Amino acid sequence: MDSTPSNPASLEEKRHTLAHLLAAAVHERFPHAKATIGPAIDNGFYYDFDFSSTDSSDGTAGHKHATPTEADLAGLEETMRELLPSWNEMLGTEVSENDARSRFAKNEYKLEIIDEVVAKGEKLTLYTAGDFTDLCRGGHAERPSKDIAKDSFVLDRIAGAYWRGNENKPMLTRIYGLAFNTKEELEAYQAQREEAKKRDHRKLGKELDLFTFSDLVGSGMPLFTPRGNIVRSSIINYSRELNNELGFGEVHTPNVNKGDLFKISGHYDQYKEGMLSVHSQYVEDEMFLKPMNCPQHTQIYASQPRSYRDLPIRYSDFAVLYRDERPGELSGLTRLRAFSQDDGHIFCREDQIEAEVESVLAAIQKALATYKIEAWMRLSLRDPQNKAKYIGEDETWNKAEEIMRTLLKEKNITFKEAEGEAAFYGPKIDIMAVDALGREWQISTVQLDFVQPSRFQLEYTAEDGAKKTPVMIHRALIGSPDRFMGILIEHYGGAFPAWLAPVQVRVLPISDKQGDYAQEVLTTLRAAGIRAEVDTASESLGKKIRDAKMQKLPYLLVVGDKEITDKTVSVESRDHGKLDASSVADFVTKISQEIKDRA
RNA sequence: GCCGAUGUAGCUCAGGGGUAGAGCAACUCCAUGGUAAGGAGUAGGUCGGCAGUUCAAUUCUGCCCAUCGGCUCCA
Repeated sequence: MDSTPSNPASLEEKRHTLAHLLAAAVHERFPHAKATIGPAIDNGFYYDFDFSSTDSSDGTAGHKHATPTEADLAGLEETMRELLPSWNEMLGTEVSENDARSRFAKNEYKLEIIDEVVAKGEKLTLYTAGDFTDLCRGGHAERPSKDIAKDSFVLDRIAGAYWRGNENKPMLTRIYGLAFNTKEELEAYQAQREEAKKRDHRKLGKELDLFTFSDLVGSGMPLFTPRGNIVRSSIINYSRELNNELGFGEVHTPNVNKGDLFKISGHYDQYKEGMLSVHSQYVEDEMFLKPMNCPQHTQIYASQPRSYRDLPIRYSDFAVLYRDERPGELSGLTRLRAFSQDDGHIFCREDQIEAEVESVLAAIQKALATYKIEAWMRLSLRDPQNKAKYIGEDETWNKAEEIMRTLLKEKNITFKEAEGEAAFYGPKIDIMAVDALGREWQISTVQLDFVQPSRFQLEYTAEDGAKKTPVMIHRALIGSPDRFMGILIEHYGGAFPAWLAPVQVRVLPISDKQGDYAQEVLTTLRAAGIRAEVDTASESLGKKIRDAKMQKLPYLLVVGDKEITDKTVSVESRDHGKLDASSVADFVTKISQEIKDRA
């Protein structure tokens, strides 16, 4: 232990210390709780407890509930604040295995940790502050009462979590806390979270009438309204345009497929649980709603003999896919049972991989720039400790991973490597988008696959007449249009740029008297292909403005007697405020350009 | 799927063993208005579903369904 406790504690050390403080508070109020693990996380800390124990010898708890609920958080927080002043020093002492075991004899979780520490040949240390001692490897604020401001943390929520993150192990109770250096930083974080809540796509999807769900249709099956479908299909059409530039040919394939297709591709073995089966009264084979497009695309490739001259062959597909996600995993548009992808597969020769991946990455960059979304790249590799999760030979994998890594390096693209994130058939370059609030989402992906082409016995005739196996590149530009729409709603806070906006212009007559002129303007706008509507309500202009602002419409055209006389419209821009009056024709020219530019 | 919470009018919510209430939205009327809510009135609900307890259940209990916060998973 460092004997000069003059170093200010880092935020991570404070958070870790607060996890201990939480455990101490829990022990006071719920003496039967078994503490397990409590680390610092990027907005605070958590600690996992097992409250299921019934062998609590002392009945001092006086608590009716064996397990705390949200209602207990305030009390626990209070206890933490009461204890904090007495935590003047947090000291570690090394102990023997036997000492450690006897101290935690009733806590099988700590015993398991002791086993691991011992197995690794590391030292066992106990840390004590106030009256509370925990098994821990260290990394705390050394003077908690001085280092930690009592108003810089708050208990946040309570949730279930599996011991060791393994769903076959016991479910523990996790208590999350938020913690920052100061009260101000904590409040700033909470305010930012409030802002995120306002932008929640599930909330905005309802308010802006973009999509809905129905118990009768089923969970995870989104119903897009006319407004929402404009956003969705605008996303798809843009991806389609980018695909065309890349030389893709769009295909159309059925939703129901024989199980054999997925047995050969390997998906049946890997994901049978995640596939929805369909039964036919005539066809005996087990059939499935397709969870992805790649196996079908192999069959289009295989429908003709292919020459090396034909390659690359590129197929794109926007089909709806179905995956039997577990109910607890569904969430708005970001996790669905029925969703599409802006999917594409490239069949090419090995010497074409680099150029193909490069052009796909360029298209992704272009799309991200259009959507004004920042992103970083992740090279997703196989987990070398768990090769059974993947199909294909070591040699193939090493080759594929090295091709991707070299390509990224040669293009001077910065990336992070992530083991265990690969697809079961090959490594991926995943594009991680960062939205307006700094949250990360995995969207696009480029995957190298040497496995499926050979399993489907795909081939082409090489220059020398020999039969060779093509390489398959799986790729998406923005991933899933449905999911991406959810991300975009939050990214823009519902204020879509004109090209994506369900309604681009609303005409607001000041009173009923200008109704005819408003209709005239509407007709002109619609003839120019602009998505426009008129607010015909018998309400004040103030009310109409308010309604339009709440709908976050890009442009409002106010028309009164003055505009009728001058043959103009008064333009109110969502992003630039009140603009000068202009002729309808001039406005049409301006907004049409903006839409065309996807500005 | 697991742990926990929630489900009341189109939306946001209040209420509570004796068949329900507000604001906004909707509809009607008045007002005809110049950049974020003009006024008045009307209508609207088997209180998520199915059972059970009870003289009586929207309220209590159980089981389902859905949603939310996490965990796990994500081809």
